[in-house]
Amino acid sequence: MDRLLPKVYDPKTVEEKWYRFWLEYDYFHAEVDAKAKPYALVIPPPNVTGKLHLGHALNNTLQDILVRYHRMKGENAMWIPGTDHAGIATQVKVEEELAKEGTNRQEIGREKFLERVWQWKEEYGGTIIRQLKKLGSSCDWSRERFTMDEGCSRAVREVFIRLYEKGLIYRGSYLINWCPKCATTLSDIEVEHQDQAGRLWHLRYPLAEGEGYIEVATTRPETMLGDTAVAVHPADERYRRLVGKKVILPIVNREIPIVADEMVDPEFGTGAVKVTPAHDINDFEVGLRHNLPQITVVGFDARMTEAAGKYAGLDRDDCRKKLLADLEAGGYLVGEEPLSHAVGTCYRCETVIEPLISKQWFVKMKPLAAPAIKAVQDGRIRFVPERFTKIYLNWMENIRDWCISRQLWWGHRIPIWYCQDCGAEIAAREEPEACPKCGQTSLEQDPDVLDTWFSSALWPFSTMGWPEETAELKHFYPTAVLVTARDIIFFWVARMIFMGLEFMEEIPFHEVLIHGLVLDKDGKKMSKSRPETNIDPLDVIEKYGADTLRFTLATGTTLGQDQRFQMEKIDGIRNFSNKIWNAARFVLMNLEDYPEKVEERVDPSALSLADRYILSRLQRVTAEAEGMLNRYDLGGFANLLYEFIWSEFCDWYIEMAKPALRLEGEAKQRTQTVLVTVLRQIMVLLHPYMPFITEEIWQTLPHQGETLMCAPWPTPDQRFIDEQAEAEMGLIMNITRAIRNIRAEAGVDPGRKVEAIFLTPPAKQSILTANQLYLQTLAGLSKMEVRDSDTVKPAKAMTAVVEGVEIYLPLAGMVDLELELKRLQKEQATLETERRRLSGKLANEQFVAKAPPAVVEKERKKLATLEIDYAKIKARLAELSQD
RNA sequence: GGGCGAAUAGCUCAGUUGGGAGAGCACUUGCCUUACAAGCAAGGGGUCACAGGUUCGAGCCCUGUUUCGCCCA
Repeated sequence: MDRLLPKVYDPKTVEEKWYRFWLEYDYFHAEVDAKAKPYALVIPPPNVTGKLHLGHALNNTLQDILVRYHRMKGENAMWIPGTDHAGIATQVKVEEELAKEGTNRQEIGREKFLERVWQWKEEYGGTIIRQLKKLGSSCDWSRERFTMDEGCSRAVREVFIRLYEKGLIYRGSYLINWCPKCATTLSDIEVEHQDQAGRLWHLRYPLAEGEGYIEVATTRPETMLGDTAVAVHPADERYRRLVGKKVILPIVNREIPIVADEMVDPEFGTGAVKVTPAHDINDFEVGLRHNLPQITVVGFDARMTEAAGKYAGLDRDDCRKKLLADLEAGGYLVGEEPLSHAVGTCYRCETVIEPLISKQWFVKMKPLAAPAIKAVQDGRIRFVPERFTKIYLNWMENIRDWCISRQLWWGHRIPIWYCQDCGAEIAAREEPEACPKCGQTSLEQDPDVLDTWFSSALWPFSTMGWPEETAELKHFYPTAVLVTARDIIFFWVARMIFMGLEFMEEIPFHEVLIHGLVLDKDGKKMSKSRPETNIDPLDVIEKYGADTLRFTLATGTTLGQDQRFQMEKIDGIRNFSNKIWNAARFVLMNLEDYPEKVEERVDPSALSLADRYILSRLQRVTAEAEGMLNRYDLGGFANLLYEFIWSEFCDWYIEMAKPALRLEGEAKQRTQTVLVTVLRQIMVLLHPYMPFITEEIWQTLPHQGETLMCAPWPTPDQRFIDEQAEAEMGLIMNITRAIRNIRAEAGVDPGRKVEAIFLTPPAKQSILTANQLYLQTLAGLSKMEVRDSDTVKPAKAMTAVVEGVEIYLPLAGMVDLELELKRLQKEQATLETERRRLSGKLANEQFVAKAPPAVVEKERKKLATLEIDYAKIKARLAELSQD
C-alpha cells in the first residue's frame, strides 16, 4: 500500500485535479427536487469590465463556504453564477480601446460598436469564470447567466412594460445628473460627493426699484446667468421687507423676483441665495414651488449655451473666470471666502456632474418602496450584521424617483417606440410592426438604454427563468442569503428587494450577509490608480493555492468589518496548509498494517486518556463550529479549526500517539483508528474552507463515498464528550509544560532524559501512573516515581507545583540553588498576587451575596487549589533557604 | 451638518448574554527530537484612546471628549 505523500504540499496539481473531478461528475449541479430542502444562492454578478480582485475573492469564498456546508448537510444546494454587462463601465473600456485605434463609436456606428462590446464581453466574461473556478467555487455552471442574455433581456422588457402599464414608469423633464465625459445621465446614487476646497463668492444684485441691493453667496457664479429668482427664508427679519420685490440680475440685466422659501438656510452665507432652477436640485424645487422659469445656461458638453449670451461656447470653468472678472469690474463682486464643500462627481470617471434639465425615464419609487420597507421591518428579510438594517431603511424611506434611462449604447434598449407619423408612444415586448394608433409603420425605438442596475435588480428571479413559471422558481425562490459588500446595498440589494416583492410577490432572499472590504496593507482601498496596491487573486492562487487564499480571507473576516490584506498572513496560512498536509502524512505513514476494512466504530470504553481527550474535544469543536457557521461567524470558525488542528491535534494528540503507535496489537490499532477518525472528521469540517487539500487527504484516507464534497456533515456524538478526560489531560499537559519549563531554564540538554519524582495527593496518583508513557515521552523523562504528598521530599532538585502535584527533578550536578530560588520566588509572587485578588473578592460580602452562585463557587475552587500550590511553594522555599 | 464603524502587545487583529486579557506575525533562548526548520520547545511584552457614571465586579453597558475611516445631505 503506497500512501506516502510528498513532504511539502503542492497545491497546484492537487487543485486542478480535483476541480476537474468535481466538474466531471457534475457534483455542483442541482436539480429541482420537491422532496429536498432547497438552499439557493445567486452570485453578485461581477462586471465584465475586467478581472476579479480580492474583494471578489472574499465574496465568493464566503458564498462557497456556505454552499458547500449546506450541500454537505444534505440540502439541495444550488449556486447560480454569472456576470453583469456593466453598462457605463464596459462601454468606457471599449471606447478607450477604440480611441487607441484612432476611431470612436460614432464613427463605426451603433451596430459595429455593439459587436465590439460583445467581443469584449466574451473575453473578459470568460476570464472571470475561469477565475471563479480557480478559486474553487462550486457554482452550478449549467445555470450560468449574463444580465444581457436572452432570458434576462426578456425579463427586463417584461418588467419595464408591466411597470409602464401600471403607471410606475414615466417619462418627463426633470433635473438629472449629467456626466459630461460619459455623456449620459446618472441616477442619484451614481453621483459621489467629494469634499473639495472651493470658494464662496458674494455677489450684489441691485434692487429694481430704489437704491440698495441684496447680497447673495454662491459657489457656482457662472450659473447666475440662468438665475430666475433670489430666495430668502420666510422668517428672516433681515429680508422680510424685500420679499416680493425685484432685483436686476447683473450683466444679464434681467429682472427677477425675491421669493421666500423654507429651503434657504438663514445661517449660511448671507442668508440670501440665487435661484437657478435649471442647474441645482434645490433651486429646481424652489422653481417649481414658485413657478419660476428654467433657463439652461450650461449644456450637455459642459459649455455655456446660447442663453449665456456673450459667454456662449465657453467651457464652464473658463466662463466662471471671465464672468468673475466682469462682475468685479461692474462692482457686483463684493468678496470671496474659502469654503470646503461637497461636489458631485461621476462614480465612474470622477468628472464633476452637471445638473441639467432633461427628458428622461423614471421609476416611481414610493409605491415600490413601501412593501420593501415593510419586508425588512417585520423581519422577513434580515441584515447581518443587524446595523445595516438602519442604513437600508433610512435610504428606502427617503427614496426619490429612479432615473433609469442612460444615453449609452451598451445595455438593454428601452422598449418604447415612437410613431413618426402620429407621435404615439408605444411600449412593446417585441418590436411592433405598425403603430397601433394610426397604423403607420415608421416607428423609431427610443435610442437610450436602461440603467445597468435595472437588470441586476431582477437577478434572483430572472436567472431562474422568470417570467415563465418555472420549476426552479417554485423550488429555489426565495434564495437563502445574499452575500455582498456594503457598497452596493442601495444600488443592488434594495432594488432586488422591491423588484422581487413586486414581480414575485415574495422576498428575493431571507438574509443579507454584508462583509467588509479587502484593503491594502496600509488600510486603504485598493484602487486602479495605485496599481502597486492591487494584488491579483490569481497570482496568489498560482503561488500559494486557492485553499490558502480562501482560508486567509475567511480567517480575517469579522462581521461587516473591513480587513487588510497582508502577504505575511498568506505565509502563515500556507504554513497551516503544510501543517495539515504533514499531519496527514504522519497518519498515513503509520497505517501500513492498518486493515483496509477495519470496523471504525470506536469503543468509548476502551480508550486511552489521550484518545478520550481528543475525541471529546472533537465533538465540542464540531458543535461549536456549526454554531459559528449558522450565525455567520465565518472568521471564528476558521480560527477555531486552526487552533484545534495545530495545537490540540498536532502538538498534543499526535505527539502522544507516537509512543502509543510503538505498542503492539489492539492498543496500536486503537490509536490508528482514532487518528484516522479525527483527521477525517477534521477534513470534513474544513472542507468548505479548504476544499482541495481536504479532498486530497480524505481520498487517501480510508473513507466511504465518492467525494468529500458530498460527504455528510458531522454531528457531535454525545457519548464521546468526556469532561473527566479533558480535566485529566489538562493536568498532564500542565505538568508537561512545567517540566519543559524547568528543563529550559536549567539549560538541560534537550536530548537528555531526566528523572522525575511526583509527590501527589492520592486522587491524582493514578492519573500520573496511568499516563506515564505520555509524560516520559513528552517531558523527556528517563523514569518517574509517584509518591504520597507526605513522604520525604528529595533534597537537591528543581521544583514546580501544578494543581497540587509537586514535581521534583533531581538534576544531578545541575541544580543551581540560586536559580532555583529565583524561579520559585517569581512563581510565589505570581501566586501571591492572584491569591490576594481572589481572597479579596471572596471576602467582599457584596460579591458573595450578589454574584451568581456558580461564579462564587468557581472562584472558591480556584482559590482553594491556589492556596495549596502557594503553600507548597512557600514550604519549598523555606527548605531551600535553610540549607 | 446627520448617521455608522474603529481605537486592545512593536505590527495586523480576535474577544457572542459583564465574572480568568488572547491569536498570528515580529522579538529572545535552545533544538535538524523519524509528520512538518513552511517545523518543535521555552520565554519576554498590554493604564484595553481619554474622562465620568451604572454595578459586588466593566475591554464589554450608559454619558461626554479626542483621533482615524466610511456613508448620507
